[in-house]
Amino acid sequence: MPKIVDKDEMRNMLLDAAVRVFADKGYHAATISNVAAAAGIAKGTLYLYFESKDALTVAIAKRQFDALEHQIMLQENEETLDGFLEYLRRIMDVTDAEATSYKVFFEVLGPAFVSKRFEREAATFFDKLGRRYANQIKHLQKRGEIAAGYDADAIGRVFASMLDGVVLHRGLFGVPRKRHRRMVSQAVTLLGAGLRSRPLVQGFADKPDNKARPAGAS
Amino acid sequence: MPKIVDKDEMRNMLLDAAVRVFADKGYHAATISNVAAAAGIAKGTLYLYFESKDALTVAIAKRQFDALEHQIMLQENEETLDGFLEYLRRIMDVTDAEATSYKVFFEVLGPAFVSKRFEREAATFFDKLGRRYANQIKHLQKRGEIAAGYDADAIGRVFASMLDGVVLHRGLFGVPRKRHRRMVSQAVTLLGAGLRSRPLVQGFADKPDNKARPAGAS
DNA sequence: GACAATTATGACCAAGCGGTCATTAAAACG
DNA sequence: CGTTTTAATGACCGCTTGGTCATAATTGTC
Repeated sequence: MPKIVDKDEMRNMLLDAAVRVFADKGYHAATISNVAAAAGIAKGTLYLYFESKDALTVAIAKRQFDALEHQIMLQENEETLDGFLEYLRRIMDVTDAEATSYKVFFEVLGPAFVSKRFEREAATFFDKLGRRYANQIKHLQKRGEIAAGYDADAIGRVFASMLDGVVLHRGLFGVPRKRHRRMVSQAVTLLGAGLRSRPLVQGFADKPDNKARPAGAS
Repeated sequence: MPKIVDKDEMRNMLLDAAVRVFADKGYHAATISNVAAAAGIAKGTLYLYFESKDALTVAIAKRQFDALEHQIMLQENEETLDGFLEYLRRIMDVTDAEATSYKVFFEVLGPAFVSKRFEREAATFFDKLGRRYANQIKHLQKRGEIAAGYDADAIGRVFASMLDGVVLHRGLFGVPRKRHRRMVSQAVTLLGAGLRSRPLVQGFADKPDNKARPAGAS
């Protein structure tokens, strides 16, 4: 008898609209009314799907994280260094649209970092990401494609941070795509050359029987 | 005859107060009145020194970036790759206190990125930083310490982004110093190995007159 | 102390916000 | 159809905020 609406679909549509508005006006300046208007509905309707602006924000962050996790984490290990490098290139070579979305994410997440819960979530994500890279690197070390001397766990985390830096800067500072591509190309070359070579020992003894403990969370 | 105030000093004092308040309550939640109260003056007085909240924010950013600029930019080029690597290590190996300060900076000013003026300020800083690295790299290329095939300008920017990523993550996610040090050590090794080696051509034509010496690598 | 120029004040305001709710519209069913 | 349940609406409210300004306080100089 009743009118029926696909709530999940609606919520997603609203999140899309919200991201658009946030990107356009900035999180601060964007109002609930703006979001509703962008979605083509009335303000009151929006409140049927999200109880507050904060809930809307959290939902955006959560969706973004989940998407990233899906996109990045659930991927097979590459079998060659070149394959891995190509993968890195894809990760770093974000489109303009993606860059915008990262910027919004940053802006939205900034204040959210005040909450320990958010900090944890983000930290966990990057921790997982770092471990995933570590895993990939170990795999290639076994295959002899990457110098065995590297501490894969540490390098994995380093990759996670570094790639994030590159992607974030592209989004935050609106680096033109063309210039960015050159940067990515050079970065990939640099990292590839570094991984291939036998690293010089640097004060830290790289024990061959590296037990690869992720060192756990606090 | 008149009452006289050192305006610069006053402005600095107000910026200090603002940073404290922003860090405490978050940028969004912090009001001009809060800042004034924290500084022990009336709201109206604050407006004698900063025309708006936005101006206050930009001033904070500018002061911070200027300080960083002084610290980082006005440094002589290193004459050897090892010297440069040691420099990179110092940059990345931030203390706990510095890490906290970075975190606050992120938390507080993330949302401030809506302000185009702020964005410009930040972008300009990292642009300068990228150029500084590019300069350093060119220098070492001339001396044959870094493979000539690299596009120094692009690599310089890449370094700026990557190092920022590493430092930011340390601050944001509270990476323990010990683990961070291992990461830095590995990162330096990786980057060093990458810079030293002759990069493999990647679709970009490298000029054949590659003067790079292996410089110690096998 | 009297003056003049500068600096400080905080009550005040308009604007705009997030959020509510009584009312209306829509649509699935018999 | 008419009925019934859900969905949609937007005027409205209370409250906070950034920002103003007429007034008061301060202080160097004579």
